[in-house]
Amino acid sequence: MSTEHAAPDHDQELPEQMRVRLAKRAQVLAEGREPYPVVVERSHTLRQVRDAHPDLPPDTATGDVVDVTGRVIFLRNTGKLCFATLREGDGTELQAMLSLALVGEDELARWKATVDLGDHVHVHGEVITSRRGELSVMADAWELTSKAVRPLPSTHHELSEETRVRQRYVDLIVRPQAREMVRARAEVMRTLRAQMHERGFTEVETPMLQLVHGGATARPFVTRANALDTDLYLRIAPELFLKRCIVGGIERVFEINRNFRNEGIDSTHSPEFAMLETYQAYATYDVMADLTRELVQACARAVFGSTVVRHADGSEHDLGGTWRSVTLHGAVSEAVGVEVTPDTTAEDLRKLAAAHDVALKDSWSAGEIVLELFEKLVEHTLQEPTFVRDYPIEVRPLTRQHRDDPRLTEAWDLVVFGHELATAYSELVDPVEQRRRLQEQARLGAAGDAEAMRLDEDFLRALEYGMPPTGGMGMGVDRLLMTLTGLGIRETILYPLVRSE
RNA sequence: GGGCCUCUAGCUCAAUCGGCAGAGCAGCGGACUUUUAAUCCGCGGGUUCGGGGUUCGAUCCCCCGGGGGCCCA
Repeated sequence: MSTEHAAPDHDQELPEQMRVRLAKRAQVLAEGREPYPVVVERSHTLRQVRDAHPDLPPDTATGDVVDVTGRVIFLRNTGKLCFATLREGDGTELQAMLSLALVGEDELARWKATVDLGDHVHVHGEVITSRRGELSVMADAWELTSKAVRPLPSTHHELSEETRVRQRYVDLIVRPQAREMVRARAEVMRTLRAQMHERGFTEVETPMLQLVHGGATARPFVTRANALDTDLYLRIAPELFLKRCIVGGIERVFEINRNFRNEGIDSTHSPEFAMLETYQAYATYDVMADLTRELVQACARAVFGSTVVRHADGSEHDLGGTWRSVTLHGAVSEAVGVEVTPDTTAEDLRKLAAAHDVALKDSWSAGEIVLELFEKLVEHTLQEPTFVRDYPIEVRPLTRQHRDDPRLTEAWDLVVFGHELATAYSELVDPVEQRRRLQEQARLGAAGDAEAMRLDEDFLRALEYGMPPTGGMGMGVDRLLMTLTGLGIRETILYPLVRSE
């Protein structure tokens, strides 16, 4: 690995600071040392050193001699005494000191001539506190453990959003919140899994490459299987495979994995996003609501130690307790100040829409207008977690009819901070009705409706074997992180899709 | 897909009416044995996103293209 970097004429095009650092790397090699050693002594992590000496008074010598490592994030070199702040992976920082008296003139000069901000170093020495009381390792020996040939950005200014996303590794180096997000995300994933397992759900993995895409209304990505000489779709939802599991007798089943939707990209939508999707036999959408609330609250506790979540803007929000539940028609009624029910005619709804400056398409039915009124007038106002229930059948064409009103469906959307976080249904399990609805959607597809889906005959065959009454729920994991942290989706996804530079 | 804004040193940002392209941090040289965004003295660093045009002269004005953001569909 220790070959020369590149042709000299190429180096001439590099920024000055990289040329300087590359020259330092070359100098290390010329001295017969290794800028990227294989093995590094590390007797203690910085955390361990800190934990072992929590409250030393200033100017103390402990007699403890340690080998520590870390990235140099801060340098203060004076004539005969140098200070460097080291940081390790968990964010713990510890000061290293190099004095002329201990390391000698040559080693001190080599330190000054070699080490830049961003380099990884190893320091061997005694744990002490400085006169100002800073816990430190007073070096009697040091070595480079990895030379950074690219300078770190200024730590006094925020990186631009674009750089943070495109070079997440730099974001992670300089911004503690970026590292906290990675850990919060891991904590949420772990908690979701643990909670589901605790409740007796079985985790499965279903195909991401599919011959027929389905389970949601979204445009898919298309790819090519050479061996089969056929196009395949990246899945837009795992739903139809998870339902097959329910048919097969896996009565509580879930999957946490990636879905792909070939649609818009903005602060709340990513083409590749993580979802928890789950089905439970003999459950209804009410059961799924309780499950969803408990999952979200468990994740809040895992990240914040309480159901009170702290957003990036400093605001705090309690997601605890039970959550509000409203019907779609009730929520719209409240917003327009007039009672709206499934009996309200399209004509009357159009007048209400006009009165509230909501534009409608001429073709829309009463149910579609009610949904539009909700999305334009209500959704963004729902800050507290709210289950919005009982959508008209026209806008949930694949969902079973409501037990009390055949014009509605047993479906809810969970809205928090103005955005949809999860959705659930009492699932349609009648194979005859399911076929009729899917055929209807396919007909719309043939009529040019890109969101309508093709018929999945194998899924219908599965239903024909008999699927028990089932509740189903899907929750966006990225959205959940957004709910907990108040950040945009491009912050919650470690490496979101970006256009090539 | 449409409209508006934006792209300048490694990073974050300035640059008047079209007139020598600057600052802070970072870097380089020097001083400094207790610093904490160290301090002090000195110095270097630019394809102003790319291409074209107007002009004596373009970071600035115009056109085309690219990246990013916001709003709308």
